Amino acid sequence: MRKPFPFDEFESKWQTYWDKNQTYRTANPGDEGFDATKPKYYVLDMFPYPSGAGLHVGHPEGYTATDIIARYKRMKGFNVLHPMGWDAFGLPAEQYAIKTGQHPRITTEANTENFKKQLQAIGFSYDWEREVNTTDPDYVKWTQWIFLKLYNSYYCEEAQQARPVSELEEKGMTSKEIDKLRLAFTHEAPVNWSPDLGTVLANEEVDEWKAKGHTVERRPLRQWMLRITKYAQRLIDDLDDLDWPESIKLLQKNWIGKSEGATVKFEVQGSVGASPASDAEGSVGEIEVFTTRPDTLFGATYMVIAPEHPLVNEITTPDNKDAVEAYKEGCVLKSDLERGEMNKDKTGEPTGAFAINPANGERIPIWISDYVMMGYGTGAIMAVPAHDVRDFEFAKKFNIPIQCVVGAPALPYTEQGVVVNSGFLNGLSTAEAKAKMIDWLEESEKGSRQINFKLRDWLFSRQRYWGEPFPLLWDKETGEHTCVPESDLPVLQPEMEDFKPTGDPRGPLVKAENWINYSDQYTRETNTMPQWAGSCWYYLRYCDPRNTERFISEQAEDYWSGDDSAMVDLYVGGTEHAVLHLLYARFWHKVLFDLGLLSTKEPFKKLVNQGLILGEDGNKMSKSIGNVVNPDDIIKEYGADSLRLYEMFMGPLEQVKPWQTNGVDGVSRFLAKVWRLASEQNQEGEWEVKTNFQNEATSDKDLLKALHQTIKKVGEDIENLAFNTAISQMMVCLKTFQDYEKENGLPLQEFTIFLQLLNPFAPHLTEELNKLIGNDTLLSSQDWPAFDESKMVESEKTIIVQVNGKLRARLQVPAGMSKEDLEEMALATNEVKSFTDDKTIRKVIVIPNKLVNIVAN
RNA sequence: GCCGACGUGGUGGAAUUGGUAGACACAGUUGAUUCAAAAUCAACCGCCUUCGGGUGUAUGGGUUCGAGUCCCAUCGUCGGUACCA
Repeated sequence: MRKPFPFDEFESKWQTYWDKNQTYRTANPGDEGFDATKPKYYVLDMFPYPSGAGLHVGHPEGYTATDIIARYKRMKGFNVLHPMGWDAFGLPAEQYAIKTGQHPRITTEANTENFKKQLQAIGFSYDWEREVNTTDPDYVKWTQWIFLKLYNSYYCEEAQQARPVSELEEKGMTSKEIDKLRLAFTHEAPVNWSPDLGTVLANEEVDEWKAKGHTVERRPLRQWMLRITKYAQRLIDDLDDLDWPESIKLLQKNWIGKSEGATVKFEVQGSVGASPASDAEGSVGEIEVFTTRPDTLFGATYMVIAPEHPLVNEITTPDNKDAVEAYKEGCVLKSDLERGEMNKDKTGEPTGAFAINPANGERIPIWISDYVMMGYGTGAIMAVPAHDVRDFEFAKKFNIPIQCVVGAPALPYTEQGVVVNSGFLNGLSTAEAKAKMIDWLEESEKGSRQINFKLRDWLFSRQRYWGEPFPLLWDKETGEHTCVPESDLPVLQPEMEDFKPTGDPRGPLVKAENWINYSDQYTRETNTMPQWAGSCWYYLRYCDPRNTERFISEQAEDYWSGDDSAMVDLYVGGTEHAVLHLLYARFWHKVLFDLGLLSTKEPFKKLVNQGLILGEDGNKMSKSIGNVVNPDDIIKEYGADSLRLYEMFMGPLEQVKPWQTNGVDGVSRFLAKVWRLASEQNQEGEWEVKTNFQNEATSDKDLLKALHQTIKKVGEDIENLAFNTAISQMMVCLKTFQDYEKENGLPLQEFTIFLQLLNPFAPHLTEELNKLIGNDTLLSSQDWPAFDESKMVESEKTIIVQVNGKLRARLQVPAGMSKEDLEEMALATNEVKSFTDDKTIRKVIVIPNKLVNIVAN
């Protein structure tokens, strides 16, 4: 098939040229060619996991956007950091290894190479010298080094920041005490264990793997955790300064889930152990609950504790014991998902024990039910059925009294209101009553103000082969853990041939006996880190990727941080990372900031989420539906520039939109027209440079107006990431060039400017044309053109004439005509006369240079 | 359920602070060129119409000289979340 323009000849040529000449090399402070007077700009893509499937057309969407920004910012005089790398640890390579025996490193290398080749074929201006790969030993070394920073730090409550645990040693704390405070700590708790994956999963990952058909069950295991909860408040507060979509900020806030309220202590009445509750007198202990509605305490008519609550056995009376035990067992079998689905029908059992409502002294029953979770708050609640939907359902089902304490039209009523039936709170508003009740609780030592977060500590260990091993050791004698010396880093996985899960919750590394046995005294930790570890700090490594002494040099850190409170100026990627990756990376960044290793408190200043690209059928692209579009095919047929242009022309970057391959025809035609302005085919079908060039600057007002409007619009649109409208403006401008060229030949100076504007979008074609028309400097090394407002001034304006808001006529008038003249002219038109002659003119609104609206009736 | 985003031609989408709705494209129709086709070029292209105009941005109200844009209600689509007390 004949190409509309010979992209197949020049695209790979330019890619080779850029590569050989390191055209897009970014200089660090101290490097040759570093210019300290240039401001820095750091524009980052979310690096991909190099899967075996290769790229689909969704990948280049964000990448093209950032590439345009990077190229534009270079032209605007910035020293631009625009890197790419590979998030290459991950389960698919390991599972492939289990199936085929091929080492994950081999699979990963092949996939990475393929991804890189595909990306390079699109002509992105990455500085490939800065490429990082999370599986490289040099990279693993620093991931582990940062982990050790977490391990060797604790959260100082007074300073509200991380500090080295050495401070605690100096204070004389024992190692056991210190271990309880470390930011990386072990914890034995029910976790999500997947027998067929042979690993533990984070809560957030469970659904994803279940959807892929794997089983996940609850099982108590000792795991490594990271103390992200200490940062909950800062992770919320520091969102304020970030230039992120409000919806993403909200997503993170909801995930962290801050609730303000109070804890309340309820005295438990009855017996501990054997004797029935009715026999006992007085208090036998207390149960603490968390509530966001202390104002409704007078309405608490029963209590519920989670089935896993440690006090369940103690307080249950003999009469109820069998039923409670049976209920508890049922809960263990139910997965979280099933528990969630049951929420239409509440279940539970009375324990037979009673508690005393501290507000009114009433004796209320204590129930167990799985609608109360052990993992949140205290694992126990005061139930106020009148003002909580769940408590209401439960009380209805089990015929528990419902006491209304907020003036309400109907129950359950969960809104704010005026307090009733509540003793000293009566007549107060909800907010006032909350405050007064908390004061009362604190004075009478029956509770206190309390803030709770939904966020849990981060389950950080995995039982996998293909991940960073923890650089930790266990003392065979004492059973205590310690870290390997820094000189041991990186701690790499042992070479293994059998990757199958063993069923041993310590993971596949237990099979490498020599490796585990570190010394006579120590044995190695066999857990590995989750895939998030590498992606938590890769943006830091790009700043100084080959440093063997430090994870990032102070000088590079200082330079690429700039003067801002966040390091990366623009971060573009998919919404699927709105919560996890972005929260984890922020957490690590803050720890490193606290320890004085970074000068910014946040990693990503501006965040943009590109919208998903759907298949042509409007469904999400997937192999099973068979609607995946491969960019290689598009490049082959239309060229890389057309692919880039179409990716951006489809619509707003942040919007979800379907791919339409024949839409590529439109942008391809546009590029072909640009090409044919300077080039034509001879009899043999070969392309030849035209000869009708106009060397001197043109004075054609229409052409100059179109050009300068385009300079302005394209620049503004790139700044706003509105690439689709920038392209349409260039399409409009091209038409002016075409008309002018027919009459006068191609105006080289103005055409060069046009190529300059198009260059960030279509770098191959524009560089080739620039060379063809005789320019010998690269467009990519030129300054972004400036526009001249005076060239854009319109001498004539089209004035809209409306009668009662409806368009009736247009007037061509000189710009700047006075209101009075416009009104007079408008009233004089035949159209206005015919629509007003049977009416009275009430009012005339005149907006100079725009419109006249005549109000008549 | 709750939270959030969004509803504009056959399709993707344009439309500064409220001021010509449908830019720019795709698809379609007609014509030119061609032996023919592709490619290219030109014209048309929301709906209705008695060709004056009427109507139209999910639906129904409202504010305004004027609403796709602002306000209220309803419906729908998508995303997040799921007993978080």
